[in-house]
Formats: sequence, structure tokens, C-alpha cells
Amino acid sequence: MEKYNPQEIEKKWQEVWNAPDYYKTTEDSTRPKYYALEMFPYPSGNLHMGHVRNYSIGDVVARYRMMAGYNVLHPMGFDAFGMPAENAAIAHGVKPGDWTFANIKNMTAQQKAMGLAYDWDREVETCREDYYRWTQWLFELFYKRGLAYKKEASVNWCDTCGTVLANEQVIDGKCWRCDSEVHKKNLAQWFFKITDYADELLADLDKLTGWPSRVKIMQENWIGRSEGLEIYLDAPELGEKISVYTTRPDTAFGITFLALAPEHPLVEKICAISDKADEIKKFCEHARSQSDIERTSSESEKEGIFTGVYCINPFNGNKVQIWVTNYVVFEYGTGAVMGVPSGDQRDWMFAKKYGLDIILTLQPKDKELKLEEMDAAYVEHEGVMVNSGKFTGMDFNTGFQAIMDYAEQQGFGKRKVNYRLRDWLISRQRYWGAPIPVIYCDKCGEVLVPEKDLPVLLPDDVEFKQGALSPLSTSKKFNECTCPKCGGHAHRETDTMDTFICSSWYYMRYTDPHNEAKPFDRDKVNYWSPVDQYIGGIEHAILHLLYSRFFTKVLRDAGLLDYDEPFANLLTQGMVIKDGAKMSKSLGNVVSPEEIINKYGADTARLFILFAAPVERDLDWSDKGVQGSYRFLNRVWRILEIFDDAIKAGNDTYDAQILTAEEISLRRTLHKTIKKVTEDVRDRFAFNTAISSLMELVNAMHTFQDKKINPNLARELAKNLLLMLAPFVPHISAELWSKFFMGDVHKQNFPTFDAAAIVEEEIEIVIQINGKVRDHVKVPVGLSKADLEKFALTLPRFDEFTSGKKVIKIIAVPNKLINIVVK
RNA sequence: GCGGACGUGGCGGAAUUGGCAGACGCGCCGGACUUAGGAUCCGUUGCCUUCGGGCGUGAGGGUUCGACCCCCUCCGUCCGCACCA
Repeated sequence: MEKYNPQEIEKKWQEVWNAPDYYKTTEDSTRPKYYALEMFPYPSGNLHMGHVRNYSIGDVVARYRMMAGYNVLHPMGFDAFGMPAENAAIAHGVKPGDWTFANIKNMTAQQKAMGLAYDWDREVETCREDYYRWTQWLFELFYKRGLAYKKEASVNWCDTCGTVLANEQVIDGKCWRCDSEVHKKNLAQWFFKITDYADELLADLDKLTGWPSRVKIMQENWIGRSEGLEIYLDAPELGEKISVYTTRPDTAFGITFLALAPEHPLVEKICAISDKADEIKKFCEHARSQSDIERTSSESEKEGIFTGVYCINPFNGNKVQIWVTNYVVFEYGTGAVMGVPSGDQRDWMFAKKYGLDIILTLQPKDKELKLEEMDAAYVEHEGVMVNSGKFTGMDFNTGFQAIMDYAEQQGFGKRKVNYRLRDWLISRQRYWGAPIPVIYCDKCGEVLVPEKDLPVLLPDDVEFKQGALSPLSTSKKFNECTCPKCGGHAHRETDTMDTFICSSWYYMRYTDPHNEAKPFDRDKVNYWSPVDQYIGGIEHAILHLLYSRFFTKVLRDAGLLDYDEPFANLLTQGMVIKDGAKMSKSLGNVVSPEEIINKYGADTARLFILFAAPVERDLDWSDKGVQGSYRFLNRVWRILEIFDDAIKAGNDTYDAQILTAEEISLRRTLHKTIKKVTEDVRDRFAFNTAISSLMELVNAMHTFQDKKINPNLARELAKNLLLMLAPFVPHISAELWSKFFMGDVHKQNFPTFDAAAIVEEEIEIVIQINGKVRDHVKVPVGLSKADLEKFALTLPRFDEFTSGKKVIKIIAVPNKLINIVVK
């Protein structure tokens, strides 16, 4: 047999797998379905190790399920709209589409060089007309359902990207993509009403038993549900009632000031009657010029200005100063906050800074608080109410409810649920995205592009000027149009959609990718969905995963599909790091997948990446470790070469009774390995331990390298080893299989273990004295607790172990140990 | 500040239900083969040791016959959220 030559055999098998029908998938009611999915990539041009890890994991899952008898959907595609294509256009004058498709071509070649089992016929590219046509169609569906609206708002603006961003896409005050500072701008923008689904998005997290709790907690925090009371405070000078929202209605008697956000509409009204109008306006300008970070970081200084206007606390009739402050967030609650310095640390600090009154409303039970001695607010949710009129004396829980009841009875308050989640800002002032299919008519106003006219195509006569508003507005043929309703003069919306919209439904399109009449067929999407195993990075814990859940629920309500959640199980893989840091060009620690594959082959790359760490954890890249994986594949090759004659001489059915003791033991190792690998792959995604047990098996086979081996056993070993290796290292498995066996290794059934082969007659148990291991003895398997206790007394070294001491008791655990407790 | 995860040999990691800590791999050391070895094969490898054993899973305490695993306190690393009223 020739030497293991990965370059040669990998090319050979990839050609087989790339045949158009090889991995073609169709619905099949006779087998259970399994939808395995890796997050589709942005076509940056080259695969990086993170992709290799992602696809290696997904491929093991998919190939294992295929061999285990499932009808597996395993597709791949590209999240192909996005900024880098546009930047390439600005920098090098290439067309975004040309740049994108060239990158896709390159990356597809690299994916194929990994030997991945994809149904390429289902490939989806979100920048293609036959895809974004349906993205636009879905936008219209949202619009018709009242879930898409345009409004002027203070929004996040990234100068570098020249566009607005959704809240989810601002990380620590910085742009998620380019890391530059984001600031606020007032613009009329399109939003998706994700807040309508806040409650369900939160509640259904409980259904996601196959998701890491980490991700669910992050989404829970992001949605940020809270229950409280809205209170209306009369402001006689303004002739208005001011609404505030609080989660601490029990402290309402302690209100000593009211804080408005600078953006609050009442501020203007106040300025109209206040003699401090100039100062107030100046303060508001100052606050608005601050970044979100400056305004909302818990470290930054709280600032405010008294307006000179008052309102009335409806609970006790107290006159309350109205302030404008920089720390109240306009978008949350009512944009106005009641100030209770005794019960809220921020209010405490604010009151201390500006010398405002403080009224204590809650006393802890164990010690008495005195205002003069306090240096912080009392924020605990327990104690007895004080200074609270008829509520004085009630304990926290009773008073909390009683105050809300009272406010509702009196009509100056209402129980309210609030969310931190904001609506999803989906317009982008960029070119390379799906145009928002809306027309503005001089007479009819906002009009949807009729379905028959979709897609609204991207024009090619645009100018890319960084920083300029919407490149689409520079296109002559795009901008001007006629109104679909009245035929009059109109112009088009020139913003495009957030690319996260494209990626919110691609996994549905995979189930019916060529449909020209609708985004996907309902029966097909229902057959395949939900995704049984979704695999990707933790960076999408909120973003893509929250948006996709939202989309699924909207499309369900619209009757397009019949399930609640898109991804039944989620696996968040760790990063690939080197020298203690994430691989990055600037650190110069990047290892190119192409290089590794050229040098050692895809099988080695896949094996190493699956073996080196558990999938959820970060993986330390090690060149030496890669060599170790390469060495292992050579060992597999070599041992089958050594067994060559035996394997070919053996039969598939034989009587295992005739084996020697050593052979029986080797066969036992084989079947234990089958059990272990099956459980590790199927139940735990513990590919590292699955591979380590395969290594143990190969090591055990090597003990026969100089010995005669029963040909039937050699055959059984080779067959099952290759079947188990097939999902991990498909090329070498296919090659070796073809040398010894008929058919296609990947179309065989994954092996099942022979329970009889695993049974051992004797087992070694541990003898402990006071919990310390002192000896090992062999006993028959299954010896009962009672028999084991009796057996303990007959141990040859029993007297030695217990001499001079008193035996207190004997603990026996069948098949495990005997522990003799002495004193 | 709040929430979460993690902490095991020189390194990556294993120990799935409270029952032999360190599987497997890397590295190191030794041996075989060899003109040669950076190929391959075999073996050793937690620390200490008077060779009986002692110690050992971030630190300290607890529960238990028995704890990497459960409980308490603390330290460290990483991640998420962070004036959301």
C-alpha cells in the first residue's frame, strides 16, 4: 500500500462529493429529519480558523446524523450584503457586487477543500435579486402588519460607517463593526416594532431548553422587563400632568424632586413660562452634546438644572421641584423620573449635590436609620414604611401593593410593565443592502412598492462618497419615480435595510431556496424546522439570535409557518486563539487555514480543531498539536496497512468465541469505543473525548502490529474504526474504506456496539482504608453489596490493614470499591 | 456595582450520577531502528520520599466512610450588563 497522501486523496474525494446530486436533500416522511446549521459567513474573501472550527463541528454533527439514519438538511450560503463591499468600491473602484461574488467564489472553494457535506444546490446569497426580492416582500409584510414604521428619533450614528445603527449594534458606546465612537443624531428612520413581541421573546426563552443559559440570560437582560407604577403628577403652572414610571411605588411619599430628560417635550413648554429659559436651553444643549457613555455611565457626574417650575405629589400634596437632568433616558419609561433620594442611590447623590430635601420612607427592621447619619440611600426591598400617611407602619410588601391599589383607585396612577428593549432601527444610509421598498408620493405620501414590482433593484449609477448620505440618492434613475397609487410624481426611499434583516430568515429560505412565488413553502419550512442544531459564535447572543426569534414569531402570526422558535438547540463555539490572544492581523498571530490544509490536509486540520478543546471553550492553536493529529492519521493508515492481508482474508460474520484472550480484550475495547464515541457525539458534542477514545483504540490495535491477529477481528476493527472516523476525517475514511470494503463509507450506518462484547467477567475494584487507596483486587462483575462486604473480611491483607485498629464499618459499592473504616 | 462562566501536571485537556485525579494529545527524558533522524516504533513522565508511604485539583473552612464534584467564606481570570428609575 502506498503512503498516506492527503493532498491526493482529498482532491479525489472532494470531486466525488461535489457531484451535483451527491448531497442533494429532499423531504422524506419515512425518516426522521435533522436540520444542522452553521451560521452563514460574511464573504470577506477568505476563511479564517473560526470558520474552520464552526464548519468542522457542523460537519461532524451532519455526517453523524446522516449515518445514524436521519434525513439531514445541511446547507451553506453567504450573508452577502454589507459594508466591506462598499468600502472596496470606495477604495479600489470595484463594483460591490463584483467584489462580493469574487469573494464568494474563493470562499466556496476553500469550504469545498474542507470536505464539508453541504447540499450546495440550496446555497443562498442574500445579495442576489432572487433573495432580496423576498427580504423586501417581508418588509412589506411587516409594514402591513403595523410592525414597520418611520419616525424621527434621536438615533445612533457612526461617522466611520456613515450610517445609523440599532441599539443592539452599539457595544460600549462604539460601533460593533468598526469600533469607532457612536453619537446621537436626530433623523427620520425606519423601525421594526420588536417591542410588540417583548413579552413573548422573554417568556419563550423558557422553551429553549437546548440553549446555553448564558445566551438566555443575556437576552433576558437585554429585554429587561420590569413591573411598576406609572404616576401622574399635576403641574398647575404648565396645565399638564407629568407621567413618571417607578419600580418602587412604596417610596412615593419620599418624592422631593422630579427629573426630566433634556429631550422631554415638556422642557420646551417650561421654557415658555420660565424666566430661566436661557439657562435651561443651554443645559439641554450641553446634555445632548454628551455621548451616551458620558450621560449614562454609572461613574459619570449627574448634572441638572432647576426649572423654577413645580408639580404636586398626588400622594401627600407636597410641592415638588421640576429639574432637567442629563441622566434621565428619554427613550425609557416616560422620560421623566420621580426623585426619591432616600430610596435610590442616584437620587441620593443628586440631592446631596444640589442640596435637595430628603424624606425617609422605609425603615429596616433590625436597626433604625437616621437621615443625619446616612451616607447612602436605603435601597433594600424590606422594612417598615414611615412618613407615608396612611401607609405608615405597613411592611414593604404590603405597602408596595397598597400604594399601587390606592393610586389606581384615585386615578393618578396605573400599574405598568416596561422593557429596556427598544424598537429595531433598520434603515441604513448605505448602498450594498436591500433597498427599502417604499415610495414617497407628493400627494399620497408613504406608499409600498406593489408586490409585482419587487424587487426594487439596486441601481449601478451611484457615487460612493464616504460620509455622504445614502449613495442611492445619487442615482438619477433610482430616485425619481411615479406613484403606484395615483401615477403622480414621487421619489423612492434611498435607505437600505440593516443586513441583520437578511440573516433573520435565511435559514427558512434554505428549506425552499428556489421558490419564485413566495419566500418559502409553508409545508417545506414546517417539515424541516426548527433547526435541530444551530452552531455559531457567542457574539450573536443578542443580535442575530434575537432578531431571528422575532422574525419567526411575526411570520408565524402571519401564517407563513407553524412553530414558535427557529433554533431548538444552540451550540456556541469558543474562539480560536493563539499565544493567548484572538487571531488578528494586527497581532500577527494569524494561522491561515489554507496553509494548514495545503501542508497537512483538511482531515488533519479538522481533527486537530475538534480534538484540541471542548467545542464551547476557546481553543489554543498549537502547531505541534497539528502535527500530533497528522501523526495519528498516519498511525491509522499504517495499522490498516499492517492488517491488510488479514482484513482481506476475514469474514464479516464469525464466532467471536474462538478469539484469544488478548483478542477478546481488543474486541472489547472496540465495542466500548463505539459506545463512547456514539454517546459523545450524539449526546454531548464532546468531540475531543470521542477522538481521544479513537486514539486509544488505534493504540490498542498497534499492540498487534507484530503479532498474528484473527482475520475476522482485523476486519471488524478496520470496518468499525473507519465508520467512526468518517464524520470527523471524511477523506481518509473514504479512501481506506474503498481499499477494503464495498460501497461508500458515508452511506453506511454508524456502528452500534455489541453489548455482549463489552461484558467483563471480572472487574478490578479498589480497596480503601479510611478512604485511601491501599490495594486493587479482581472480583466477579455484579457482586452484590452484601457479598462484597463479606468478601472484604476474606481479603488476604485484611489483617495487615486493620491490625491494632478497630473496624468501624465496611462500605461496599458494587463494581467500584470496598472502603474499610478503622479507628 | 449587578449577573454569569471558569480556576486540575511544563502545556492543551480528561474524570458523564459524590467512588482509583491527571484519560488522550503536546512537550520532556530514556531506549530500539539507523550513515543520519526533525521519520517510525517501544517505554518513562504530578510533587516529595527513609520506597513503608506522605502530599496534591486557586486559598481557607464545612458536610461525608469517601469531595475536582455538594455547602460557606475569600482570591484570581474571562465574559455580559451597567444611571433603564
